[in-house]
Amino acid sequence: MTEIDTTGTRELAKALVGLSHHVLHMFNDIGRGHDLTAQQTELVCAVIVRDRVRMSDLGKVMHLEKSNLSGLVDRTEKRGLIMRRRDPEDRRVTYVELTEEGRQVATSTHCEVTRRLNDLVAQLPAEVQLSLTEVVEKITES
Amino acid sequence: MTEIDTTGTRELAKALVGLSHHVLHMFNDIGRGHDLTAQQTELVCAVIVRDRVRMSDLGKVMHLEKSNLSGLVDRTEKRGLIMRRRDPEDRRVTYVELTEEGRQVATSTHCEVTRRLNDLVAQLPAEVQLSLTEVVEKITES
DNA sequence: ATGAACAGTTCTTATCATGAACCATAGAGG
DNA sequence: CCTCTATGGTTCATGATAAGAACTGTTCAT
Repeated sequence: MTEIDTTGTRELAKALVGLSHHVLHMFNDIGRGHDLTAQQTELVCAVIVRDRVRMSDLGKVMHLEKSNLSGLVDRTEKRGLIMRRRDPEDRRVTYVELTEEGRQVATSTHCEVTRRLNDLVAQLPAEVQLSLTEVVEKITES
Repeated sequence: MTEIDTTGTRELAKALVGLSHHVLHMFNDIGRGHDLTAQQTELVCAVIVRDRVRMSDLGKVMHLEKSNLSGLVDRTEKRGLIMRRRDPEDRRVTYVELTEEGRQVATSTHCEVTRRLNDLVAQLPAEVQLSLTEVVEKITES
């Protein structure tokens, strides 16, 4: 690995870490308007784009331990935004669904999230925009 | 905004959020080997690529409130990895520096971080790789 | 039936997040 | 030389998050 390579790698690392903070911090900003924490905000967004989700899948999406997720769902349920529903087919699994209020909040926040991400990538050249999703998915799926 | 646009935006949002989790979770994985939390790991990495840093700059880089950063620096200092040093020119500011042990840990973890990020982007076509840093920086700097 | 695997919960401990109040220092202007 | 204001950090209190271990129920294959 040459000097130039190292430097480039270091800059890429800085950039990617900065971007990641930027993206996840959005949930903070956006949630604040609804008096939600970042995690609660991401939770309702994750649910609304999937309609209803298993706890275990939520854990994977949000990178949370199951014990941790239990607490988050507790707090968000107490806030009246979501509810748990047992799967009658397999009574071990529980689905998370939005309440009516939860749906409203989630619609608003998720809309804001996608709007901001859109604004972010809007600065990029058109052909890069088109391939960006694919590129990012490819990066992540490993 | 058309239907197709909306769908594309939604997928992009999922992808970017997934990538961000992936990137920041790295600090978790890598830190675990050294019995460090994700934040402590990112802290020492942030210091080693900048040699010494003001508290206030660290807060910006890591998206932390100053009170929060104070605690993190406390804990990491207690672990023996960093130390604070007052700026004699302006006695309000304090710089964070690595101890000898901190430098070793930071070198190892930072190397691992860049290696993993490199592996991530290695899957991408060459011309995308070349422009990626620039693209990501442009996305973030707004 | 029995036992292994799975999905969630609960508990404990340390860490992190946030805002408000606070302290010390620096840099004006009068 | 004094205020006044701004700045950089710390401290404190409270709630939220992280991680692991032990536990409850449920399913499924012997």
